[in-house]
Amino acid sequence: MMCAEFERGAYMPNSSGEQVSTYTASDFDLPTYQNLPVVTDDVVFSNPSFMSNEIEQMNSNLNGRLNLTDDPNLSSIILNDGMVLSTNNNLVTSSKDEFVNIEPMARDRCNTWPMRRPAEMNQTLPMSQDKIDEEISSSNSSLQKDDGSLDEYMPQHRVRRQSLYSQGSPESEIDDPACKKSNSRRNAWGNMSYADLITQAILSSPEKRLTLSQVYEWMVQNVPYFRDKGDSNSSAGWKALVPCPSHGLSVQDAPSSSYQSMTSISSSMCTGSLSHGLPSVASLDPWVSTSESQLFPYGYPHPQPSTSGSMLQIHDLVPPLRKKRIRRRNPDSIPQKKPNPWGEDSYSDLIAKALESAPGGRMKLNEIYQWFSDNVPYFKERSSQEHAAGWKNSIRHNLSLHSRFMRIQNEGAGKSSWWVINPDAKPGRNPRRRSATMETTTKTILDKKRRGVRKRMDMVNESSLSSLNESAQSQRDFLDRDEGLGASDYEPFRSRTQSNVSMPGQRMTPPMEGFEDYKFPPWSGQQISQPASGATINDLLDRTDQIRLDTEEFRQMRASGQLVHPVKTEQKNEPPSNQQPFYQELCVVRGPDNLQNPLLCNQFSMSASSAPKPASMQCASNASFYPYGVHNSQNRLWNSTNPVNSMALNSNGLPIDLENVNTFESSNLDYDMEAVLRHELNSANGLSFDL
DNA sequence: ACACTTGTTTTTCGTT
DNA sequence: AACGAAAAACAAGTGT
Repeated sequence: MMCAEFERGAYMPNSSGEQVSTYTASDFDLPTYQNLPVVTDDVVFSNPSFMSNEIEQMNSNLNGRLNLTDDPNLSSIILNDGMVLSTNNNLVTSSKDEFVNIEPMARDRCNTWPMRRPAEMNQTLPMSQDKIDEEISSSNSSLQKDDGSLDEYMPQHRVRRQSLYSQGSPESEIDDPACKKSNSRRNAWGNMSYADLITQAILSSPEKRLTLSQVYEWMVQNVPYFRDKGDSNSSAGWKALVPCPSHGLSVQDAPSSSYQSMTSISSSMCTGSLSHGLPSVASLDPWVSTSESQLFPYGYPHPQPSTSGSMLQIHDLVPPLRKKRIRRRNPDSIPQKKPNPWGEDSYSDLIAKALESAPGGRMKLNEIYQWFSDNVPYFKERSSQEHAAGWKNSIRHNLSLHSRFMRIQNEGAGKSSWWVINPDAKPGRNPRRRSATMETTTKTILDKKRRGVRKRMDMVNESSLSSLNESAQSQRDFLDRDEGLGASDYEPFRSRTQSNVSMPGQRMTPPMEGFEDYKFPPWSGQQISQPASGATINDLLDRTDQIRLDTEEFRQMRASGQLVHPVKTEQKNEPPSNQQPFYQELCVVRGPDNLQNPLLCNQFSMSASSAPKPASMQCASNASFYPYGVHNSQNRLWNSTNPVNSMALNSNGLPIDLENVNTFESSNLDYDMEAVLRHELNSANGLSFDL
């Protein structure tokens, strides 16, 4: 019988047929392996390689008596209940039929939940009490017929199972009720439904009632599958499923647990301490009516003998009022929430703190990693290569995602970039560089911008541009046509190739020659009037969130047929050559006499450098003005010796980044506006014509 | 060639 | 809707 403390086990005979050894459960270092079979059973779904690690660790706890590495023929461990722990194929199975064909399931891309709910779940949930009983009965019978035969559970069954999920003819098997019933489990933790588990949780409490948080904790403590999913994120999925009637947990679905019980739980605010008042495993009431092996065939805690418990009856539970959940917050109380396992700070908050603490306010990626490990215990405990991959990935993700952070190219060969806090970032939240999902957000953004642009266009045309009505109408026509275009026509998100940091085949931004020792001022808390750091032109250029069309300029431009200053300019005078540029000064290199999109700048410099340069256009960039990399000889960008290249202007004075690159000759307002629109749709933030 | 690091982007799910 | 976490795909560069 499988239970928390499996009494005895035996090593599987090796290939020579000799019995290697025997052991007792006391050899295991409890409680880590108290529920080993179940734990590893879970692992089968999520990470097959973990099985070997578990066993290796277990072996370590056995003082090396289980020498897996030196005995490749040692294929399995048999527990006395028939559970088989296979070490050579990472398969964990048991004598029970339902274990036979468990197979690691392929996960869809970005599927963060470890296993897709089996298709049959939709049919089995809601599950009636009859079905629960049937399941329990079936489970029990399968247990009883355990004969300990190993061959039955070894790889040949896996092959058979594979056909179920692979290219074979799954329909025949899937449609076979017998096949389903005998060969699969409903859930990763077993055949018990959420309703069943909740029922047992409630029954386990002395008062036959639990708060939702107590149910959560019970699940974590008593169902090994959830044991490592108790943190806020890992538990999000199953916690959402637990109390929700819409997931098939309803009165008629699971009378023993009952919708009432669950809504009762749901109505209880999760404000209490998780551990407060929760019955411990040791104090759990027994499962009346069924044995623990029936309810927890995979190693659930062994309940103590019943003394006073009785099966919870549906009528024992008082149906709660279904009212809207109200979050009450005591303004005087200090928030105790800990949204993440490491504390209240988000990744971006921690990154910001790291950067703020760094000398010069800059850090390389690996330094940020190190800061996390050094300063946050949670990450320190997970600083091994194996365990750090996830949060390091998240750090990189956050650095790239948030406009709060800014990357400055480190020009040393092979050196990673400097990361600094974007001085443009406002206190508090800042917009993401990109939206969450293309599908869900793109259309909304496009629609908003189009509406706004159209409105502004109408205003322009009605107020002062009567001579350009025809062109404006063209713009409206363009916009109307645009309605039918897909997102790809505008690419409001930075494509990889348009990124300012990762251009294919060229990760180099302008070098910082001569400025390696420049002292980066701390960014935190500074206003944008602070002196610029070593931000490179490309970094600065990409801040397209300041675009604003000056009304008078814009009108003049339009009146003259040239959209000379479509970008916000603050008409700064060129600073003294020996003065550190101010950040805003660097920002305005995107103005009419500079580029906004470094990629396009690059394009221009390489493919359109022959474009005539208006004599009136003065290059604001020179080595003294942009000491942090404006003189990129490699890319020939911002080369002070070649002002033509530094002029991101088409023949009509239109900034190239606002122009479709192949329309240099055009001075048509239609093109101008189209370019503006396109640019805006490519920019991260909203369009502001300020008309 | 391969492993690893760095960086970008997308997706999913849960929370606010 | 925006945000955050987690996971993942992918690309490019570097080191061995």
